[in-house]
Amino acid sequence: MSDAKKQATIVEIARMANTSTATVSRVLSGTNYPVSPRLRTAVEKAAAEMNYVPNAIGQTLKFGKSNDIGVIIPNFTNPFYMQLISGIETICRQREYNPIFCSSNNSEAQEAANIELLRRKCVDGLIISSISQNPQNITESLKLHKNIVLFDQETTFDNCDYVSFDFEQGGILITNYLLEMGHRHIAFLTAPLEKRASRKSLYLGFQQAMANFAEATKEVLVSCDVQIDDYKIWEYENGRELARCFAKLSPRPTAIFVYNDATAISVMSQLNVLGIKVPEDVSVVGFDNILMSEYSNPPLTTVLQPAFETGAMATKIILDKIEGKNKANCQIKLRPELIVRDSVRDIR
Amino acid sequence: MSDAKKQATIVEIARMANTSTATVSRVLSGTNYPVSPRLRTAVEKAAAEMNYVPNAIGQTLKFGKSNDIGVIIPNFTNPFYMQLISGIETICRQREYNPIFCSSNNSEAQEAANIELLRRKCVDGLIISSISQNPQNITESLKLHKNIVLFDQETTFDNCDYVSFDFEQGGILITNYLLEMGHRHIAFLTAPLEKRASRKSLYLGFQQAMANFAEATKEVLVSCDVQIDDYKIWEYENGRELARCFAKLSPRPTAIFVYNDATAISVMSQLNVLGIKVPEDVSVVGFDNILMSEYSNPPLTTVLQPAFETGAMATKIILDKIEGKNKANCQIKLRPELIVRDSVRDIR
DNA sequence: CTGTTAGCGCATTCAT
DNA sequence: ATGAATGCGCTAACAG
Repeated sequence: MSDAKKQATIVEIARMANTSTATVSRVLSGTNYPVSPRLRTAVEKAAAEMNYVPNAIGQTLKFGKSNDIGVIIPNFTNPFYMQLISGIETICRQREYNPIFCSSNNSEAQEAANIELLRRKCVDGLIISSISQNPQNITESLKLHKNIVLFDQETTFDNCDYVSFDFEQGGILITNYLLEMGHRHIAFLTAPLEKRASRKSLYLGFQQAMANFAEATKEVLVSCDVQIDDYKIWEYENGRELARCFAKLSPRPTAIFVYNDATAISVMSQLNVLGIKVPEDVSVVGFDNILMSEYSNPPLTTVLQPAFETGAMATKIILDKIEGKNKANCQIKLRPELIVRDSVRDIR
Repeated sequence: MSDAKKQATIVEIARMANTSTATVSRVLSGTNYPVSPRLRTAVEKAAAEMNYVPNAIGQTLKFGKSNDIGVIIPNFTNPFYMQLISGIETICRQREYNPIFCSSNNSEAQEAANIELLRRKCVDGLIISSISQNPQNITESLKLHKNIVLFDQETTFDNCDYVSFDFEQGGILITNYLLEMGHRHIAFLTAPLEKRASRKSLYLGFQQAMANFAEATKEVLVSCDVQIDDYKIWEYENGRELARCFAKLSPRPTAIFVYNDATAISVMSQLNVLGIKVPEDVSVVGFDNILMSEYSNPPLTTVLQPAFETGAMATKIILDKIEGKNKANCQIKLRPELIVRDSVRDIR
């Protein structure tokens, strides 16, 4: 039980193979430093027998490099972030790095704690989607990290790499689609805007599209936004609450723009419970194109935000920076793409 | 840019505060060892000025304890595991441990690599859902870890703690429900059974319930199982394929038992595409009760497998073991609970 | 080819 | 109350 649990070190291997720790290290760390075949096999045999694996802590201390990448996301339960995590992990493993995932649970304090924790753990780089809009203290502590790539947002501090997404353009794109389909009275359902820059941009895009259309057509448009303040980490619960708020609106808008897919699917479900049919009575669009949105009923019209690719790109950028392959700044802004399914009714 | 990035160590702090590293350590590691107020403030000031955080690598090497918990799950994109991860992270943070999440991507080789990686990183404990049914090599390498808790499965090696779930009973529970509702011809849709012990148990429960019912009523039951072999990590794609296979079945079963919710939702969606209505034409049940299953259309009848709680319990057990609070074996088997929604038609 | 040793950052024992 | 020195596991510089 408790006998084999103590990890063997090069000292034990050296003793067993009747040689020095230096020789053991030379053999086991795979250098091409010359070692006699006799000692080499003796070391390999001893290592295998003792189930030796090199202690990464010792190596990190020696090299000043952990091969760990810190990742901070808002929460684990949103399917969008699952995809993103998956992209990050895939690239990390390919290149023999190890991601350390932390969620900030929509708490600035937790985010700050994570940033510090990852610095203590000597991560070689940090990939982060900040939940806060660059307050001074967060920015300062972020700057203490060696390599940073932001995603989901751009930033206020200079020269910081990011893989972002054109939320505003995405908002315009899908709002224009609703307008094209004849909708003139649209509700925007969202979690608190001030918490995330991306949400604000999305809302801006919505307003922009509405204003542009009104300007061009001289038509009178009506928009309203429903925002819940005590919003939950689990998007599904927010959707229920948002749908209830929506149902009280009078006169009732003909279309709903929900700030993300997970919430939109929940909104549709709750509307169904309330006897409001989608898309017959009201049209719904989401944002993200999570995997599930293809399988909702009705399948959700939305905007594609490439989660896996965002994670993969952010990881490639940070690993290239760490390995000195890329000194240039990488500020990437991915373009939105409209995904038309069946949740919007043409009311022209 | 590159000036402030080098982390300050106690050596720099000591130099700046005109004292020794020993004193710096005494102040900053929060011991109650007596230090003069003068030096104390000098050290604190220097540390703050240099944005000092203790290097966790150094501490780990010193203490022989990393405060890291390794976690290996089959994949990141199944919503069930998201919940589970969330439970693990919540407890870890509360007790000041740090989870390191790895996915084995349904690959035994990757699982083995992860087990070794986490040993190299000196995790204090390992929480794992093995994708393989305890082959010798995996079992042996697992045993090299100090503290192990399995979830999602029991195990073949003795005295190993686990937080499992009574899959067989769950399978019986929901199959009985289908039988009660008058279904006599039921299809079992699944990913490869041999890959996961839990799936096998679930299937066993299904068969058991069918056999028991036939025995008791002398009725003739028909069951068939559809299994796809080149199955994808993304459950949603499997569902599509499984639904297509199901549609070809003749005569067509009146009910479908899908091995998990994510796949079941996708199956329902694809059935809809194929013009087969749920539950009018065919009834569908899932397994897990992922968050989304409440919002599918129709809302999915399923069995509750408490993901967040499983993660939280497994974590509590392993942390108690690490801290020596609990020497006893913990072998916990959670009970299933039927969640009736609207995806099953009563055809009696 | 092989072995001895220093040093990465930290906490702690021992001496003062 | 303070500081010098040691060792955790590892690699590499250096000496042989």
